Amino acid sequence: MTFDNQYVVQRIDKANALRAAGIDPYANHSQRNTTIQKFHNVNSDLFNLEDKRDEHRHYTIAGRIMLYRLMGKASFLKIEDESGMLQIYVARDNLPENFYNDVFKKLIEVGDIIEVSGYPFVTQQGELSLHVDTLKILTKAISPLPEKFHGIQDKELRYRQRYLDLIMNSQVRKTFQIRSQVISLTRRFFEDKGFLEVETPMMHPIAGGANAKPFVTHHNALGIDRFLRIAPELYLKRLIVGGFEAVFEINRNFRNEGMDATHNPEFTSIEFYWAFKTYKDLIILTKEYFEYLFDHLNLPKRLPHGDIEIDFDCFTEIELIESLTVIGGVPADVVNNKEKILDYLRAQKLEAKVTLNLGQLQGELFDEFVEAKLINPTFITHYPVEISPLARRNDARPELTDRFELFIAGREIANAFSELNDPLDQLERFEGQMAAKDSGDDEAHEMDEDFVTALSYGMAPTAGQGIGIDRLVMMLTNQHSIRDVLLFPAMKPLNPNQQGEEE
RNA sequence: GUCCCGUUAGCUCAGCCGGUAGAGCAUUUCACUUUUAAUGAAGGGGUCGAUGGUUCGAAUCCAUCACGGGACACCA
Repeated sequence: MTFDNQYVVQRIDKANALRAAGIDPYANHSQRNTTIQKFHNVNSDLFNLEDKRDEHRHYTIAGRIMLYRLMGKASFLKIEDESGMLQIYVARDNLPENFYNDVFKKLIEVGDIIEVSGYPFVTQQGELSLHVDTLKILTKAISPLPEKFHGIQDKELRYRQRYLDLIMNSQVRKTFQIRSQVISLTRRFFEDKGFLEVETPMMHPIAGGANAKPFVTHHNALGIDRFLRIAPELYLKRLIVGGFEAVFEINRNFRNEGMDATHNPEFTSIEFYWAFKTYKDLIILTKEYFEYLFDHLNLPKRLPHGDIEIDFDCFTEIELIESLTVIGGVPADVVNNKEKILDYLRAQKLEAKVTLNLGQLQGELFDEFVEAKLINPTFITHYPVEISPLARRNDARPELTDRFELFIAGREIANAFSELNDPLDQLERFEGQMAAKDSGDDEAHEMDEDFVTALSYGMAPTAGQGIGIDRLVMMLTNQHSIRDVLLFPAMKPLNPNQQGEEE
């Protein structure tokens, strides 16, 4: 790469001029002794003083110059550190001889990271500021920042150069702070419940635990392909077989599918498995989990999400088949009859594959008529067995499973069920998936014989759940694209020559 | 994968009935010691996403491609 842009060249010249003046433009340490937020907190009493200043207090603060107002022999600058923004007042006569004119005015500019020392005072306009007596450059920025007022708007630039987005937009930093808190709180919530955090393989010989296309990678020494995991489910259940009674894993899954506002090739989920429990216990646990999150995040229970509002005090529960009529408005005599569902879908001018079985068609009806209407948190329970290859059958109604999914703002947030632990039933369902795969469904589950073997040693009755962390953070931060809750969302390469074109 | 929209200076954006590129901020020079997107004056800065076509002439019209955004499809 080259740094030949006119502004960059100018700034490199300034860095060299600093060196020529005996100043290292990349200092190797800082004497900072407080943060900007602490400065504001500690000195807020100055507003009540007679002369609104205290020359006996002295602070050293570091930050990036975000704004520069030069007025001859004095200047006001805004510098920003992680904790906040501070105005500093720099006047010629408070600095060493010639420093203001020769170094400060000529060689230091917006984007540079500086360290300043001085005493606190309140300006005539009523802003708590730092009266600077010492100024030192810590880091010279040789690329100019985006425009001070509009910042950086171009979404492509924001995602590709997230650091610029973070520098220019404190709200973006806030979103990712919340994301970090969510993950931290999630971990603490499950640990407090006695769950053990585990790490299972990311590279799988068989990509199992979900219906999805995997990424393929290659192990050179063994000469074999591996799949980046699409779900940790089958490994976590092996651990339940092994005797751990409550385990969770927070980590990435990888799915080789399309990208859009709710799908990134790698995404973060928590999956947890709890022995001697059922999906009903998980509904209770999930409600507790949300209570816990809202308490500790200090968020109101009613959150805006675009044009709508989500009420997190209003969790409801309804069976899938019932939701088709009650919420979806599908006639009651249609929902349990394959032919009538096909007719109904056709009547709505929707494509209906004749090859689908009843359970799959009910899933279609749900996706079409119910899902988008589930704004407040809703547990949809008792999924048909045909679309739940890993869930335990309901004792009374074996065509259904002891399963739920949680929907918020029309989106799936969590998927949970009482786990299937009958090894022979599991084997049959894998075989069913194999048949589906043979007949063209390339996202049907792979047979995992080792997993069936594990089950054959006996897995305690267990309930398991997965929660999509990215989508959860979207709900909590009022973001509508998964890219806005991922620090570095997947992007196509800018220069197609960088990535080999096989064709 | 389909459709729609976008891509112009470092950034934010105008310009688009075809006549060879503009503003604000930033930058450079000058003035200015309490400003709040500071202000005033002067200057520099562009392969108008890429390639091809139409035309005397293309940022502007057409085609293809790339990247991004949105919708749909697919997908839990």
